[in-house]
Amino acid sequence: MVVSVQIAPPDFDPVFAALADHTRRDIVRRAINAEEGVLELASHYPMSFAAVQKHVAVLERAGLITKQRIGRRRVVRTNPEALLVARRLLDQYEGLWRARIDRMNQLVAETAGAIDTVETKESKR
Amino acid sequence: MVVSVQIAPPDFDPVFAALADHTRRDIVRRAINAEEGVLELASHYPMSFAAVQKHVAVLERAGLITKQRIGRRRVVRTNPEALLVARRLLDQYEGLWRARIDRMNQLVAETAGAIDTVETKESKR
DNA sequence: GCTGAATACAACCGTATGGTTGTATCAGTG
DNA sequence: CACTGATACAACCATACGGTTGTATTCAGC
Repeated sequence: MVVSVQIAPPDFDPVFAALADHTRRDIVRRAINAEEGVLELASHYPMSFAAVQKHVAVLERAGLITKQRIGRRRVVRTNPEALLVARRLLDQYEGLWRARIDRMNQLVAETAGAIDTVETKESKR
Repeated sequence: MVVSVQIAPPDFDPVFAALADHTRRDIVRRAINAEEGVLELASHYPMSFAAVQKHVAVLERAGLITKQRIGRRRVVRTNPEALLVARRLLDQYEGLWRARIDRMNQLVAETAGAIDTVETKESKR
């Protein structure tokens, strides 16, 4: 019996908020390729270790990265799924945009045959 | 004489920050299709007109929407270019991700033929 | 089982953010 | 010109955010 698998509706707020910081975006970028611990990551940025640690925490809460113990360090990896979540929203907007264009073209095509229908479309307030 | 058109390097911070709010994302979505003034927009949300106005200002500063005078109202339209800016960054990350996968596959392929090269690749600290 | 490297966490500070209310500007319309 | 619909802007408040320093925790390795 398939119970219509409820995918948790992603809350975009923390994802976009996490991406709205240069340092955090750079951490994401780094963590795509490298496998660095938090201390190693911190060495790249002109701020305290604790500050970087906080950034990592923000990214982790947003689901953009995960940490895994390896030896004594916790290696940071980016989670491509979370990136897709954000991208899908933008794609959706793009879809709406295209739909609008299509509708406008459609409208133009119709109007070309019956110009006086314009009055009914444009609500002048 | 083409002067190597310098596209201003987009600062992603305000774009993602603007998208990190449910109300603002909804404004963007609405403004893709509809052509509403700020007052009309505000009517959709459970907050004061001024609050919505601020949200619109944030979106405008981020370049995600534009306002155009039509009659007495200022009609809000989303700027698909800005959405693309954000999307391109995510695409770039996805590219890095794929590149990493490819490199790993490459590595596996090489290793299959010469197992003892593993030592040189894995830096054990 | 100690020691120390790597990480986590708490407290604090200045500034930014999201909301409010109130007042000012500005352009159509009677 | 006066009126009013639509917007802008300023002041204020509570809370969140990005940074700091300092202290606690937790394993890896000897």
